Amino acid sequence: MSKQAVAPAITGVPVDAPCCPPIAEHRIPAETAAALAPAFKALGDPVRLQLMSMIASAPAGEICVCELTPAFELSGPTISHHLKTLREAGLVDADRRGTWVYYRTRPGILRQLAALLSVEMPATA
Amino acid sequence: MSKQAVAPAITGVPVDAPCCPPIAEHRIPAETAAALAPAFKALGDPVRLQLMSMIASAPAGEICVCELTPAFELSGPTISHHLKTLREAGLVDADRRGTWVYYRTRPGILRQLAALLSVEMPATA
DNA sequence: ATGCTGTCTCGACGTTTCTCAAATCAGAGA
DNA sequence: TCTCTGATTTGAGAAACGTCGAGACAGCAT
Repeated sequence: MSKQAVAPAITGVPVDAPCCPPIAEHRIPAETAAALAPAFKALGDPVRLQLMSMIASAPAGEICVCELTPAFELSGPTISHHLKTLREAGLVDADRRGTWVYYRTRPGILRQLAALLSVEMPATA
Repeated sequence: MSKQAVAPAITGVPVDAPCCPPIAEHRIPAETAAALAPAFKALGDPVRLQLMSMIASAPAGEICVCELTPAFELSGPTISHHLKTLREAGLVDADRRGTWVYYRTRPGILRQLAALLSVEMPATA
């Protein structure tokens, strides 16, 4: 694995661009919603949210699957499936080194999601 | 509607607190993941993401269902169902005035979600 | 009261998701 | 080569989701 070119450009915006249209500024177009929704969906499971957190907070910037799996009361294949979901959503990237596979986050898309949510009421509320 | 006391305290943190633990700082505990995941899941559908954006960007800070429904090629009941999902996730609040029902966002939980995602790599990457 | 319009609830249908066990693939080492 | 371990893929079953039509409810107007 670690081969797939997931989410090449998730919005019209290049995936590693600093920012993107905030949710409370303009109404986001249908294509943007369609592009970003899968990322939110991927975060919409408690296990994956924890996996994401463990990956993002790993001291070395990456973490071995062999360290992720025993942290949950779930089978290996199930964890692998959740990791695949995160990969396909463009949230993480993986590569194998010898026997082990290491995961790391893709900061670009996380920035986009955060930016989308980070706006409070314009001036009204 | 507009009666339910949705998501009384979504984390341990009070729902309108300014912030919450960021995803890349410490590994988030299982309860936090379980509490926040439904909100991400609610945003994980293109229709709901657009609805959210329309509500958040409404000039008056709120918007009528009668304005939301015709913006999609979906039946009224379907839009209503999505709005209920957003309500139950604690993302929006609704109240009826006369014949019409108005929706507005709950900025507190949006802030929590944004804060959770807003951290980049600590220093490593 | 009767009717009309806007919104929500209910029941149903097909699709997707989550989970596991079994099988498979990838690499290291004897 | 053969085997062992770590990780992924495949296949299957139960549960949840997105969508709709039909019906019910709330409030305004006649």
